[in-house]
Amino acid sequence: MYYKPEIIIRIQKKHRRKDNKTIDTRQALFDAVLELMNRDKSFEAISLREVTREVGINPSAFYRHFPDMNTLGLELVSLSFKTLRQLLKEVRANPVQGSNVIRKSVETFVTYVLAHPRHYHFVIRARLGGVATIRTAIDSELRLLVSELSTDLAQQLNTDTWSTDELKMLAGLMVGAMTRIVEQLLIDNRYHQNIVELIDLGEKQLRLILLGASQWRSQT
Amino acid sequence: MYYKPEIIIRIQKKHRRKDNKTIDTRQALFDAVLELMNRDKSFEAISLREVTREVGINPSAFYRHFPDMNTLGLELVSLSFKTLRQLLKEVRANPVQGSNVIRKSVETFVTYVLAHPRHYHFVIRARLGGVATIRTAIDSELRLLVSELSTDLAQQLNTDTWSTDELKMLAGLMVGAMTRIVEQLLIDNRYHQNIVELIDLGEKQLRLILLGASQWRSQT
DNA sequence: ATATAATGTGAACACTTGTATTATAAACCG
DNA sequence: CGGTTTATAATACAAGTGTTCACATTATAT
Repeated sequence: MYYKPEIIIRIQKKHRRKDNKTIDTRQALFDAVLELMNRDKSFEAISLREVTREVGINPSAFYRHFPDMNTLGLELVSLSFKTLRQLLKEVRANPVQGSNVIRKSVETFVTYVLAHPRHYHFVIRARLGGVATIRTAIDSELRLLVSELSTDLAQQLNTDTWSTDELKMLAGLMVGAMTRIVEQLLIDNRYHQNIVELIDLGEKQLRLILLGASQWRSQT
Repeated sequence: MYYKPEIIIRIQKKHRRKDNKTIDTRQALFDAVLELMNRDKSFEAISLREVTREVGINPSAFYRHFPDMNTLGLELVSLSFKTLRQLLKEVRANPVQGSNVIRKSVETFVTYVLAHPRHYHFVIRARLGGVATIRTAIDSELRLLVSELSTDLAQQLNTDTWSTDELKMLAGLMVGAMTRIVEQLLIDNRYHQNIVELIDLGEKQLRLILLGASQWRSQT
């Protein structure tokens, strides 16, 4: 009898693409979906065949990597948030110093989003899209983000005047404002809002929110 | 030669639905799309045939009312915003009086949204959906809303400390917060957030924003 | 009552879709 | 090397799609 390892190491096939670069097919499938969404398709409207066509493989080969489009989408969600979580980790490790903290934070955030535009484009679009499982996955990731941010805020604010619910309320407001900025940054930027203007906008909104927070008094 | 009237009065056919209520087919098509979106489909993923099936007419009959799904969607956008615009008109005519202005405003807004849930469900979903024309239509409606709100705010705030851009920034923050509330109200309300909690949340967020606004000083 | 315009039907078209089966080719391991 | 696993291809099928066309029905107005 042979020893059967519990952990199966997934060996990934290489596949040759149009541009002659070899790439993991699995990764290529992710990229294809992101690319198709970037061409103005909602995730739900992307067919399995379209994806494989984009990658350049046979439709049936798709099933070697994912049972269906839905699970691909779910993996794409956790993949996208993994990178964001890492950014926040780094920021927490090296807190922004000096004056203009808000400005600098918004700047690093925006440049980060612009470094991974497809992932955030996907998240923002799928957040309210037609596939319930993906929607809820994104939603719980965002809720996690709000929770983390509210514990961070708890250390900065007076816990006498701030209940945990109110901290979440504040964090939600901040995350919401930043989400808006990302939306304007990545979708239909036809109003010629340049990046600097958007950073300006985000900075001012955050500043106003934090100004309100500094004056906050809990009213039953 | 006959007199050709410039204004063509559209005579609408009655159509019998499952529930035996007669209804304009055109209206029935709108309703069918809203209903299908309510069953967790993004607009882009709804087929013309599905819609006609829902209404109970032949697919080809669709073309008697709309040239394609896209224009139906665009009409649905202006239809949805027409009702919202009316609410705001009424509010402006009869401003909320007395104490707790913010609370009352949020309450009337929420009850209003709950009175037309399908329309706002559609708007919120299609805002970031896959069809570019619809997306931009919704976006410009929202921008109009922000502009209107910022002129309203201009009358309440000191114009020395508030530039028009900053007024829009503030209005955008408020509209954004309310949009969030509607999203949580109409989509996947699986966290059992009841309506009162959501009104509470919205009220606090608006209060915090306005608190910040009252302290605002423009920083170049 | 009858002509006219507005709405609806039914069948057909050329495509696209997801998935299953069977076969081929490539990578891996002993 | 040879054998086994894994990835991909080829082909097929039933079901669904948008759109068109010729025709039938219904409503309205003269």
